[in-house]
Amino acid sequence: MNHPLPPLRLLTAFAAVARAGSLQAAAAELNVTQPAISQAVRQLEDHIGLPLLDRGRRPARPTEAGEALATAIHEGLGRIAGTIDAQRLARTRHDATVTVACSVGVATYWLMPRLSALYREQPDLLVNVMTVPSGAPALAEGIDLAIRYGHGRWKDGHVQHLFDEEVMPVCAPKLRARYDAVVSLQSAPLLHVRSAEPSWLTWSDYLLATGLSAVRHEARVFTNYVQATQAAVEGHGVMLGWRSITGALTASGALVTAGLPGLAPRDAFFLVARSKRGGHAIERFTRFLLSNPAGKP
Amino acid sequence: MNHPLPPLRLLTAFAAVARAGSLQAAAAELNVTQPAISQAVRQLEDHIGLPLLDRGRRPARPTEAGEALATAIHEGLGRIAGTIDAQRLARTRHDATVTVACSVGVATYWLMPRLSALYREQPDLLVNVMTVPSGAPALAEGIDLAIRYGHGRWKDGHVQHLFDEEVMPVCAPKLRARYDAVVSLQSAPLLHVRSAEPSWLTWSDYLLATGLSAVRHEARVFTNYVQATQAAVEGHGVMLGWRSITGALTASGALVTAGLPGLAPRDAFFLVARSKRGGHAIERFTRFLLSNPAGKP
DNA sequence: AGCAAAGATAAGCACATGGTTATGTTATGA
DNA sequence: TCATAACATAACCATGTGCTTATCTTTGCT
Repeated sequence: MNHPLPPLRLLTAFAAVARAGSLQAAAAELNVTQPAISQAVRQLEDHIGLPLLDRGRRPARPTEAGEALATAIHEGLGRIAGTIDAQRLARTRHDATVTVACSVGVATYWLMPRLSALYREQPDLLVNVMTVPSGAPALAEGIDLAIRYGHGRWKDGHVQHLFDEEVMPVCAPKLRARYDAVVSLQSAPLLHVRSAEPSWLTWSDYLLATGLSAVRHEARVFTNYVQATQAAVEGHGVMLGWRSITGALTASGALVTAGLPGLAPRDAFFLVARSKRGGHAIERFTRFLLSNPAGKP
Repeated sequence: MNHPLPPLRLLTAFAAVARAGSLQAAAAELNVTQPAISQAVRQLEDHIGLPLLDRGRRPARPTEAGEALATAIHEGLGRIAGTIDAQRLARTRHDATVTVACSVGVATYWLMPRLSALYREQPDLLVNVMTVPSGAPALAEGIDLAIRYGHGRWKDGHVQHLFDEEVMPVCAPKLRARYDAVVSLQSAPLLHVRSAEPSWLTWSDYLLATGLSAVRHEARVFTNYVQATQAAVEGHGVMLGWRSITGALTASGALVTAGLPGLAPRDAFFLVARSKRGGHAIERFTRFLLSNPAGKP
């Protein structure tokens, strides 16, 4: 650009003349009087040093240079306006999206059922669920919220209590029917889940805490809670059921309590946000989860 | 465009920040203080409702939306500025071009030799020569000037006298050498030029006006003065030479006067322009022709 | 020639703009 | 932690802008 560009008002006024076909029509279109347009076009011509209108004709029509400039204005300003609109749209899209990280088990048995209800209530929200092996996912780049199981004393964000956990033995109804209400840990197979989480309750922890005893035979070990749950549902054995995960299954009858005592761990589930006040969608999603933490989805 | 575009100043200020890499550098580039740029970018963000700079980094860098907008500004405003520059250049080119209409004879023998001199003097001028059969070409579309032969009382433009005409018999030197200084019209072949122009002098006109007599034999008739002139140069006969056309040839010796009286017609050559004041190139070309109408080129 | 539509020009006025200076705030690197 | 560079904010002021109304000029048609 060798010379300063003329003011935008002059450019758009001239483009309106070219498009509308006369100065009067352009003035009407822009809601000003005819002299305003006449002077604007004159100022533009003086600014760039080229005749843009052939005023010997009535209505006045653009010169060849005027035609070329009107086209360039339309395309050039359209490019800018189009980009602004596109970025506004992208931001609107982005504002309605929440990315939440949690474990596979929480995602499968706790969060997904609740998402169904959320989408019925607020269909414009969009929740990306990022599952991680850990029960305490980090607030990594691109993660808006994390659902964590643990002590709750994290410093990397705003922590809100979601719900306490309860652990108790569960199994398939047909397996319990073979024991007359209380399943015997002496004879029934136990389903183990191996986890790297230090807060994870194992069968050993449970037996120690309750004083019960069991015989280690036919033990099945899973590295994934979903698979262990599936084996329990199919009647392969008794597993330690966490209410957050198996709650829905016991509510539907796919699993039943084994008639044995439960444990309430000190650890609980928390919702961790990057800061106390996030985007609009994040606040709406947080509000939904906190108003409906446990129980039926 | 759904919303009014932001002022150009805000757009160019932001584009300068994106390009220069910091607000300080952009301010220096635009010769203003840093707060002016800071406020301009803020106003732009408020105007379009999008964050354009990530101010958490130092120096501040454009957001994704900011990058897209900076690119669009560069391309969109570049499109407009490029068109303005191109049209300015085209006009400059157009301003340096003159289209002049004249007869083939005038073009060949009078104008072209003068154009050589003009281009040596003013090499930036460009003269388009449009030849027509008529000695009084019209000021048609795209014609800036017309060189006409006639009475000069035309109403369709600004008429300026170029030079008077003189008509006298001319022939090749070797033909005149056969007659001892005065060529006899009784025996020498006459070269006729047929023209639709009423002001055109024929051999009949000449004989009547001078009282001389001739014998009509070996008459050669041409519809083109250039061909007749060529025949004369080759010694085929005597022709009525118009100074405007044959002047250069007699000066160079290719043709000589036949030793007979000349005639000065009332008609003359005029330069006709569309209006008294034309473009810059037209005025320069007109000035050149009027300062050097006759004689050697 | 007369008339109406279209455009040009001049002058006036409310208000907006586009900086500036002074100062406060924040990120970054040692 | 401290110093510095980079950016933000507030207030002020000169001037420019963007219209408007009134009136004149020019084109095009009957």
